[in-house]
Amino acid sequence: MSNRTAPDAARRSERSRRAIFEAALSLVGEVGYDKLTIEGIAARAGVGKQTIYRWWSSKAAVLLDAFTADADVNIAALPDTGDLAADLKFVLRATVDEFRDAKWQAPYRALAVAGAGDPELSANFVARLLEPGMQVYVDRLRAAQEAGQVAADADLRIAVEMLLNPVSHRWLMRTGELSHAFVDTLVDMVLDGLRPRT
Amino acid sequence: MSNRTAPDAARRSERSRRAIFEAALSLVGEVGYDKLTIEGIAARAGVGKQTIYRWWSSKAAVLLDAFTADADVNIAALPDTGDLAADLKFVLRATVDEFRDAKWQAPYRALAVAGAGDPELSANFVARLLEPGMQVYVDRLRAAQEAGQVAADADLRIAVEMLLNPVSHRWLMRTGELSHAFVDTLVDMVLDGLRPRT
Amino acid sequence: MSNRTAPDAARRSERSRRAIFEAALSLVGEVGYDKLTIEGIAARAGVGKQTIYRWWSSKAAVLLDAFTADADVNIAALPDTGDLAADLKFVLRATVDEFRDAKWQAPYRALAVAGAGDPELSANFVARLLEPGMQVYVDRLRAAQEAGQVAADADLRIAVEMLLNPVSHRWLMRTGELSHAFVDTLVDMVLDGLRPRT
Amino acid sequence: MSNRTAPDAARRSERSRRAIFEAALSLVGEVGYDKLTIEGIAARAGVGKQTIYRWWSSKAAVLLDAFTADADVNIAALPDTGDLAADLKFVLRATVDEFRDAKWQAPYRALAVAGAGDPELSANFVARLLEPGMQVYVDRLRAAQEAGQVAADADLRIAVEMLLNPVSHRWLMRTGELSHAFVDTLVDMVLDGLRPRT
DNA sequence: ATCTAAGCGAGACGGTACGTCGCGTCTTTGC
DNA sequence: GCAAAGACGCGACGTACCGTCTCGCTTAGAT
Repeated sequence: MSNRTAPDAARRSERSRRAIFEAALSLVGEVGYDKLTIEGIAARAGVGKQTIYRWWSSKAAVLLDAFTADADVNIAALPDTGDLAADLKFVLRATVDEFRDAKWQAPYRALAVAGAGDPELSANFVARLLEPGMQVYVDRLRAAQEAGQVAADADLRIAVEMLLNPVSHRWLMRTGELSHAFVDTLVDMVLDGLRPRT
Repeated sequence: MSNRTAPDAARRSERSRRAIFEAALSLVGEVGYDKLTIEGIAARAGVGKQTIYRWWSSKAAVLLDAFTADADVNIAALPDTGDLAADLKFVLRATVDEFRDAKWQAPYRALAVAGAGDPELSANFVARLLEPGMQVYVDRLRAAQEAGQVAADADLRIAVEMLLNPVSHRWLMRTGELSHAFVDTLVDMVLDGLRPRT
Repeated sequence: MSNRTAPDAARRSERSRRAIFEAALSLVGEVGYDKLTIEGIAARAGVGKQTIYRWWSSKAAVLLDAFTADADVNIAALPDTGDLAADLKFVLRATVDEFRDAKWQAPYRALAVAGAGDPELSANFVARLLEPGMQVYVDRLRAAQEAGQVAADADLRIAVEMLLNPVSHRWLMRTGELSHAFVDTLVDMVLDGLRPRT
Repeated sequence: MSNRTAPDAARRSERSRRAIFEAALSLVGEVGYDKLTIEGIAARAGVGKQTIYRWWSSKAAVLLDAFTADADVNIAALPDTGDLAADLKFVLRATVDEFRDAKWQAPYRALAVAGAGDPELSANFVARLLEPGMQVYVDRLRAAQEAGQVAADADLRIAVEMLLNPVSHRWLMRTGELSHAFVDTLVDMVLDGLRPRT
């Protein structure tokens, strides 16, 4: 498709790749996404600009790789103590805390913003971060469903969206307070709707 | 506070203001938000750049005014036929159709993206567009609550977020299909959770 | 001809124009023509690159203007003491001294080199510097011709080239020593050929 | 002196050397000296960049070798029919024709330009091309001098410069028309000055 | 006949400069 | 006296080449 011959990944400098990730993450935290520049990343990483352009198509793509290089590991299954509400509240409270941590927030928000504006990027963002993050909730709900704690005919995907999207939306658009009390209430209301019909 | 004397709004050129709105809206549809520039707006509007800088602080602010100049009118109360589920589905289906209309989508998405990245802008965006949009849902739910169709102790604000955020999130981040069927199911699930306890 | 609208010369910054000339001349003396860059000139002049690109098409064009802004004045008529040989030797010795002055040499050589490689530039270089420089010699020879000191049918243009080109060629291509003795001999030999036929 | 071990000329690839010469000459004719690049030569020659850097220090050095590899052979003694003026005119007319041949002109002009700007290169350029070219003229004049056709005390080196430099200068700097008539007149004027004193 | 060290094609790398675009400020000119 | 026009200092863009540096690979000459 491209008229430019693809670079040879075998000869790629791992040292440079890592330096670029570190530079991108630290810079986005310091100056924000809008003022993040390829030149700035290259300068801090001690790397030529071309080395960035050779491997990524935009600063957003760099950031996504930088973020997932650290985060691939972070998506773990939800706890299952048998108490669904408690488990969900526990994890969502942790998520809220994360959303309030400046260091984590900057690159994640940057990716969300960039993804919202760029379909190609958002496809990657969704597939590599959002989908896996939702899937662990679906899995936990399915376990509860199989245990008879959740209505057998409930659409679990939509249930997860009812649970997570109010949280991420409040954070992203700043439409409301992000507190533990909020997620507690939210969990209760969503589970109310999922209760098995008697 | 500013060392620059405020411009005299009384002498403002209404003609230029309108031309700037039209230019901004048409350009954002043609080239997208990232490639929208103040210079481009000024050129298309046949206006000096300074005339834009005099009255707005950023391209996002222009767009927000341009958008709300048309849209102030659009936020109307929800229908109330007595059938809450039907009313919600009716309005949400219309919203989905709007989200899929390219002309409407471009500036709205641009504002959402810009707002996500810029706290000052998002305060305006939320206050002028998102909050009023949510309020009409809260009002409709309150009517239903007073009619005994909704649990008396339900947090209606959160209920509305459970209803709207999955829709806007799917649209903004492209995490899933936006269909009438989706909103129908969503309405049913949310109302399940709101049913008065027997 | 151009698809870019011409800049408005009336609004041009005289301050920037002068600063660019000074920066270009000092830099070419310090680093040489090959390492002279538009960026370097802009930086030293305290000027945006675009301000250079707006008014000149190449670093050579800048240098030509910079050089002639100073030099327009420098082309004066040759002395006429009545002794043609002495007058020519006097002026050519001064020229040799100039050729050996590093400060003068750098930009002039740069222009000669650039002109040799670029027809458009050389047309300007020849018209604004070389031609006027030759013309004063032609004028002095014509005065001598009218005084009967030079053959009436001699082609004075070619005579001047016989006089000047060996000097400039030795300088430009470094094909030989540039000394007062050399120009003295050269003047004598050329005048030998121009002596009126008895 | 160099900290880099000299390459082993015995193992040098003759095939690559030739390919580089052909690539350099054809490219300089197509794009000109300024846009001639080492990368371009390497690409067209099907050769690694390092193979060029190993054997030459600059694109000008490549070009000089490429040019002299073809031209070493070209410098032959001038004809001697006994008629000095006719012999000089014959050879100079041929030179003028050569100067007007685009294929020959491009690399030669490139070398002249590069040499004018770079003392090290010009030393080679002069020694390998210009000096031998002048020497054949000096030799022909000396023969005429010994035959009594030229003044016994004339400085033949300078005489040759009076003859050749106006031609090469008109060509290099484009200061005038290069015609057969011009060189004819030039030869006559120079020989006028060399006539033996009675 | 084998080994080994060089030249070689290839191209990634850290850099510098290119020429362009848009920013936000400032100045000039005309209505 | 505001507005159009646009020049200005500035900073970043994405590209082209620079000259250096590995990578296998082939290809002698020395063993």
